[in-house]
Amino acid sequence: MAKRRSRVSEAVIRRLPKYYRYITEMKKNGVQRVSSNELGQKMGLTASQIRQDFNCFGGFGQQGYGYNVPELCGELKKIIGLDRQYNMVVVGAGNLGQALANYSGFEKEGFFIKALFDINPRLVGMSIRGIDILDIDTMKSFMANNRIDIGIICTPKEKAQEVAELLVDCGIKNIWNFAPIDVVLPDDVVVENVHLSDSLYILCYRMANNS
Amino acid sequence: MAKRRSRVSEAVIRRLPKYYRYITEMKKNGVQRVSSNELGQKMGLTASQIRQDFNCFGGFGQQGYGYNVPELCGELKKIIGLDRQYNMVVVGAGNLGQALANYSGFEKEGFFIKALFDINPRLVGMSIRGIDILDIDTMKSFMANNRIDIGIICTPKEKAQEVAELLVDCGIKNIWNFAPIDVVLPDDVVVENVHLSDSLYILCYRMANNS
DNA sequence: AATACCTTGTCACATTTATTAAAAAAGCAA
DNA sequence: TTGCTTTTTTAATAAATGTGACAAGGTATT
Repeated sequence: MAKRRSRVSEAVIRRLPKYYRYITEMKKNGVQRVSSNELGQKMGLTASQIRQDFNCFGGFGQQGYGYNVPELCGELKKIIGLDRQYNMVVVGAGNLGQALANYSGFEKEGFFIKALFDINPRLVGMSIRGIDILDIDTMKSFMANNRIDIGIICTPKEKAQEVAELLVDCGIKNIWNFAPIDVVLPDDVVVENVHLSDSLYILCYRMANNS
Repeated sequence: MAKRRSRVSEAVIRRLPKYYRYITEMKKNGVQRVSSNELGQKMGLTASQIRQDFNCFGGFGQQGYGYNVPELCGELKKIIGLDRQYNMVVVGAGNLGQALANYSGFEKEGFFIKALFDINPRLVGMSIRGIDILDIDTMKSFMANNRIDIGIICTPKEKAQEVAELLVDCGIKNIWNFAPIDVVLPDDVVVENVHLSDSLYILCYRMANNS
């Protein structure tokens, strides 16, 4: 049970959410136990990869039995960091920013959007599902009075770098970036990108080279 | 110049959109030439990796000179498949589906949303930026009369598999899936996933393990 | 035209990631 | 309890991916 995540590879980290999705689903369906073999079949991975992955975090399986689904689910939750609440702000209250604010699904997972910020006076003052759209100039004072964990960038790409720096300036260390550029920030800031167009391009490539 | 993409690795494919982003930007700024070294510095990759990647597609650089930016841009465009137009439909006209329809940026790249489909009678009949929201029951006849290349799934996860099968049934071979599950489809169907929650979970993991 | 300087393409090597195989521990049934 | 099966662990091997080095062939300058 001792966690020895001395060095967890990138590849494993990218698979963690997928494990969590499948195990959560199984738990919801009342499944009590699962073997690496069975899980591998469902997920399209080899059993050995699954065992090796879980072992990075200290092996919570039992020989001759497999993995206890509720227990595994809890472990994954802790490993990923879903055993707490996160407060977030969205910068850029355009289509995407509004869609994120309108989506209530994240709240069930412990993610709360506390405010949206925009520069457009037509948007400032409005609210979405009770979440206020504030003037971006008020960000610093807002941040001083609210413990915010994550800044979400939903601006056009021209503004993204500037906004990212502003967020960091306000003390934000974790950024979820939807703008189609790679923002450059200090090393201690964690940036996770969602590059929609990149994803669409990859689809195109495969479309053309799908032999 | 001869293309010998006998075997292009996954890793290279995932980097293609990023190359395209950076080279397009440089072209827009009037840059004429770039060396692998210079590009590597900008992109945070080694020069050697860039040369090797481009070589997968037949090496369009010139010794002593580097890469011609406009030419490279054109080549990347062709490689990814952005030298043509794509017609798309969105299934699920909720927050995300509407946001995609409202976003005009994709059109500049040759991606056109031709219709949205939903099951909700309150939404059916409405239109977004001139794009109609149609009843999902009319999909089959719509598809028969319109050449659609890509189906975009923006439904809740419960409906995603069903909708994916419907799309395939209508002849769609390429799916951009925003629902947080892995849809299971025939091998000849290309599926590209955008799992927002996965991305957020990865951010959380790094947040907790950012030493 | 000759020389010095760059920069690609390519290959060998290093690192990372995944798979196979063997060993140990626990369950299960008689 | 005993023996057999299941299944994880751990180690060893293989495959994929990334890096470093260098020769060949251009460019730029004088």
